[in-house]
Amino acid sequence: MPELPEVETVRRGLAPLMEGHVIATADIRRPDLRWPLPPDMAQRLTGQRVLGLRRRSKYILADLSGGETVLIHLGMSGRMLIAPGAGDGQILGDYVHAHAAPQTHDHIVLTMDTGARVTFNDPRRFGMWDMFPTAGTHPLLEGIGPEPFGNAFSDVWLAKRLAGRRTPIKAALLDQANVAGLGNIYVCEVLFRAGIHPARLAGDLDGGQVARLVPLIRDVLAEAIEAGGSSLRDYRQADGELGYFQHAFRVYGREGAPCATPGCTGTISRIVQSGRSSFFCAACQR
DNA sequence: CCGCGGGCCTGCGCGC
DNA sequence: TGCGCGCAGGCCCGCG
Repeated sequence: MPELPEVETVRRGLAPLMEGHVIATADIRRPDLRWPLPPDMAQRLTGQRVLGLRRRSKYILADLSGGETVLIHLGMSGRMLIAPGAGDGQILGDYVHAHAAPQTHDHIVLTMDTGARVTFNDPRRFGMWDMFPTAGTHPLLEGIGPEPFGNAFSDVWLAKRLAGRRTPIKAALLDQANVAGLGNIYVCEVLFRAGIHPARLAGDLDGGQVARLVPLIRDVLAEAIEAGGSSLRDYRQADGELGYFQHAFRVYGREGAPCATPGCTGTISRIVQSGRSSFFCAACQR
């Protein structure tokens, strides 16, 4: 799924259709995704005004007028398909679909009072939807580390989190407790820019390397958000166009390609760490 | 406590 | 053409 930039892109795409509008109907088309859905979710959604859409890590949070918040995770293959309603005019976001009968893997369909329709489609069903009191918290959100663009994410924080860790830096940056929102693609891209081999042990990085990671993480994520989120085959914009940032990947999915570093004659390698592919240049990542 | 591997699902592209 | 295999952007959980 989607990593932080893609989730943020979806949030921005949903906001004009949902914020300030009432959920007229909620069609829950199966009892579970990765986890069971609240059995009374349809009733709890129906008639609620969406006060705002937030993002925390890779979760979208929809605050409802009745005091509950909807927690949404897109998993690996989740998509939000959008059909605009009356008065929505030109929709800013992507993923605009015409109204149509539910398709295979359309699991949740929200119809707004404007007639706009938001359909959650997730073939692999690793996605999650749940509800919790807005004033409270949710177990899935506890333990998530600082947002990468927030002040709490700093070289001091990261150094403290990585100190003494005998796990590869690749795994440490994928750990949402250390920094929220990075996934396999963007960790590969960050480590490439940092010149750090993905198998290096997190606790072995020196202070300068850790400090440089912080702005590089922000750069990579900001560039991807700017590009509208990358979209791979599970994450296609509705008109079939692919996102831009994927064309800016320097290592991810580029095994065998020449390294993009000026003057470097290396080629991109792929290794498997904890069952996940890591792409890197062995010549300039140490 | 920490690190690793399995499991959850479906779909797609590849090699035979 | 058909089939089996490996692979896919995430995350929780149990094991050692």
